[in-house]
Amino acid sequence: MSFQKKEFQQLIQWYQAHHQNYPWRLTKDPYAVWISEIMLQQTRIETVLPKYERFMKELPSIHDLATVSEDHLMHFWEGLGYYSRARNLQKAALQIEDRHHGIFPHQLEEIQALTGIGDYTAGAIASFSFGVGVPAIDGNVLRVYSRHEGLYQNVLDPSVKSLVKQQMLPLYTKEKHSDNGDFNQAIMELGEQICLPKNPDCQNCPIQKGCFSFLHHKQGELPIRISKTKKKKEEHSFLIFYTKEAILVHKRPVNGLLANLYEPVNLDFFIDIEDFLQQHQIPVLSYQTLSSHKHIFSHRIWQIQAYAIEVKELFPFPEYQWIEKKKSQHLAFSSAFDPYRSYFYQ
DNA sequence: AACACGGGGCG
DNA sequence: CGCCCAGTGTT
Repeated sequence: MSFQKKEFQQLIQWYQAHHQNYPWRLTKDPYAVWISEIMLQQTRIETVLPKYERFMKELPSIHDLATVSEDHLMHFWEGLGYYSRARNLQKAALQIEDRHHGIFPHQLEEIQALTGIGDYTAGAIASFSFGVGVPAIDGNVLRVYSRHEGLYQNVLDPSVKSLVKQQMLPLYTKEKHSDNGDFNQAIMELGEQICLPKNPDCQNCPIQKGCFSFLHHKQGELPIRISKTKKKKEEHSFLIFYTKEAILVHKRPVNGLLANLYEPVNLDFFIDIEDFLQQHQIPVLSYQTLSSHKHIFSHRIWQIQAYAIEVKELFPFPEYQWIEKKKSQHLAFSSAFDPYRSYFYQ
């Protein structure tokens, strides 16, 4: 399956007949396109609409943006979130005045060199405003493209996004042409109106005939999005209490993380060791703060601060038991405790 | 490569 | 209420 020039034209025709007339689509003015594209990053159209109208009324030109006070700028951005976007806008407006005599640059490389404009936004402005033949790949495009092509690769992987960009490039006309911009608008609009994340409206899709997912009923399988399981960080304190002969351990519950494994005192927060020893009236002989470690699970990270505490006698500690050091060598511990095993039976 | 940035929608 | 969304800059 591959995207053809025919589909390029079909999508443009569909777009011209069906697209929404958002205010930023009534002009090719790069300033207007720029402001709208920055606002639309991670922000819904309905949220952007009123904010865009006010922003353009208050700051209708690059020079107005370059010279507005920080307070006013932030006020005009209120409610949009990601406030560094507004600060980057002003920074870029000043760059346009410095580098380009206040005229929005026409070249892709110059556009992307402006602060706050990355790969997607540069492609959007260059194609919408100047007809440059370059993709503008956002989440919509990746969904439409991967479904149409049957691309069974993780679209969240930057290298896959780069691959899609390379594969799309030949579709565009080399010369500047409004079709290039219209196609980019069209593929995104298709993602918003037809090729929805759930229940795509394939019956009304202008490019269903060449679509892998439509033909093979695989709309539910694509796009593939394997998010880097963002591991939750947890603070843990290991307290290795020991005498010459014994250490204090307990057996973890039969269910859950590291079920049935043994461990020294393991608290799910960081402690102040001095306070802890005093408050629990531990019969301390001496103690040592050990080097901290990270233990990485599939779904979480323990940030571990460990202490080795030699005590005078076998004091009671709820849920924990004293065992002979030589016996501890035959118990199963998680590898989270490996860096500290030597203290178990030294 | 991992993380921060913010508001809103969704289950 | 916690989870998810998804470009860009920073480290």
